Amino acid sequence: MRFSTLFAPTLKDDPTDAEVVSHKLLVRAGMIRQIARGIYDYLPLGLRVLKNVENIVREEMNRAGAQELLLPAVCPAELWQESKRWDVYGKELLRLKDRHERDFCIGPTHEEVITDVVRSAVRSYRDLPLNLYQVQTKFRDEIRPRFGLMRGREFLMKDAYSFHTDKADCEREYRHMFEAYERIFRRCGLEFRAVEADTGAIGGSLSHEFQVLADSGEDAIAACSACSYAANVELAALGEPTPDALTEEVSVELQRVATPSQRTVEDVSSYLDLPVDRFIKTLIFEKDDGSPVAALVRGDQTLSEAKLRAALGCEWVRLAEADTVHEVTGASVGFAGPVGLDAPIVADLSLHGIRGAASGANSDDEHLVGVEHGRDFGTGVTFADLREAVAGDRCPRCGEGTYAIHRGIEVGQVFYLGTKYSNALGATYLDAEGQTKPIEMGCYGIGISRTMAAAIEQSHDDDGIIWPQPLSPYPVEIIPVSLTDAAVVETAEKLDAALREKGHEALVDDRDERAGVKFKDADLIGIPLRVTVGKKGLEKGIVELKHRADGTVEEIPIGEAPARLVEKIG
RNA sequence: CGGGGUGUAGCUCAGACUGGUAGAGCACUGCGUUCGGGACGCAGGGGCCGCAGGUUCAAAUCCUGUCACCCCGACCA
Repeated sequence: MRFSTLFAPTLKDDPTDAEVVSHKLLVRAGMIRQIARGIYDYLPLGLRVLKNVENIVREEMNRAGAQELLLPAVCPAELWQESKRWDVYGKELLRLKDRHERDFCIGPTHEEVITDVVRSAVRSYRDLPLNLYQVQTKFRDEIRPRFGLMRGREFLMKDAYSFHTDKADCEREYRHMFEAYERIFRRCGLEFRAVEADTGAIGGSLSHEFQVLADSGEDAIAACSACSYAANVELAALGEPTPDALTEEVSVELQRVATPSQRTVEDVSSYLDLPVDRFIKTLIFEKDDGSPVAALVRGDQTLSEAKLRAALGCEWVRLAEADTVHEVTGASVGFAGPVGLDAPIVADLSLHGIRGAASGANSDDEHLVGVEHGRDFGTGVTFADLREAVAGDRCPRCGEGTYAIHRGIEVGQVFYLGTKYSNALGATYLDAEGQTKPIEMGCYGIGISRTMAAAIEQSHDDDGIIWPQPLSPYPVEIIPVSLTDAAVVETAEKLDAALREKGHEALVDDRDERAGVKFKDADLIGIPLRVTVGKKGLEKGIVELKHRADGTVEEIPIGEAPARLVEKIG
């Protein structure tokens, strides 16, 4: 490809509407343009990267025995009404009407549509198992799209769905897909962790997320230093707390103290001059059945809603509104506490046996100090693992390592769905005994466009993108330093032709620009291998090979260049 | 949806408080010089100042409304 004809409008300045580095660099490198919030144009260079990710995913899915199909982006409402998600999904689902006023939506995910195809075609256990996937543009009308391609509204996704006669076979396929995903992200040249995950709104009971490690990631992952266990901090298991100063604290008298307008743990902590870990944080939640529940964690801990849901065994919980809080506690938000509270209480394990603690007094502008579990509260309290994991927590799986916290970008997720959708939509098969049974399902997603952005978040420097070789829009960039030197131009062209003959298309910067401009654009665009052809080198019979990642330069005899490059491209 | 911010040339931004009819740098076009890390000179082209109302002799500037985009929050593969 000749740069002189390439449509790659590079920019010197960061666009004002971009915040994260992948968004800035993709726009500056002329790979994408924003056309509306969360919606982007893919320009030629960007599309090549996207296709590289897509092709790796496709090859590995096919290798794993899945079959590609393509479902419609615009889906009839009926299927969504059947699964109840027409009502449950909310505003994130983009709805539209056709000319006959019939309801449709733009598919944000395709469980309903694929289940419809399968229920209409699969009759017998002999037709199973099946694994069907597609690569398709999805639309989710996010409340707040941000971070460029990392959380767009329109995005490219690979979604696969598998269908089985029983749970055991579905779990087999789940593991099979898990391994395929490991191959995919390894082939993309990404540093990632597969972590245990919450199953969220899609439902099901077993799930792993594939997280690309990057400091800018939205998710926090706890990974054990000794074993292979890793999980989202919201879910990372925590064992019984070791006895510490808080439970060995001597018993003191319960006292009511005035704390005017001191609502947050930090406020009260500094007002009373007590460390935050001596506080019992009391959060009032509303459950899916509408009833209130109080959740307790220590002042220095963060409550995990996912763990709370699991402890309560309910579909969802949400923080109660101010008037509900007032009804339950008799006080404004900020003064709740477990003592004398007339509501079910779930407390984190670390609060078991706590003494000399502080909490809200269920009365405006008042807190309690000297609070003691067992003496002052405890009846009707259940204890559970409720808090998010933090660095240094002991891993209960192996009992040896401790957690380190990494930031991650979720690029893929695998779910065991069970019969949630097959039951809702009546997808059944006849078993060998002629009995009608619901089909067991799994689903497996990869954010293709998000993976492209995650690669940049993980791999860039002040000068621009550093693509992993497998994702790079071109494997090599060739820069003839001067266009007026016939030998330089000819050498560059011959090298380009030699590479083409070996099946690799290089990007040749044949623009009539000064060398500095070409070097700057090359760094920005981030092709991992750069060959500089210049007069000085030719006099020595060499071209220079510069590695984008570490800046190292090798001098290569002209004749050896094609072979050496092919070797490095791999 | 709540809070905050920004809309002026392709890009990054001045100008607004104090109303008088549009600017800079980069990019672009032409000529010349230059040519291995974003060159220089000269000469050019390009904007209904987001949109719609209003005030005024006069509005980018003041007022009202509206739309778009960005950030924080709630929410979320």
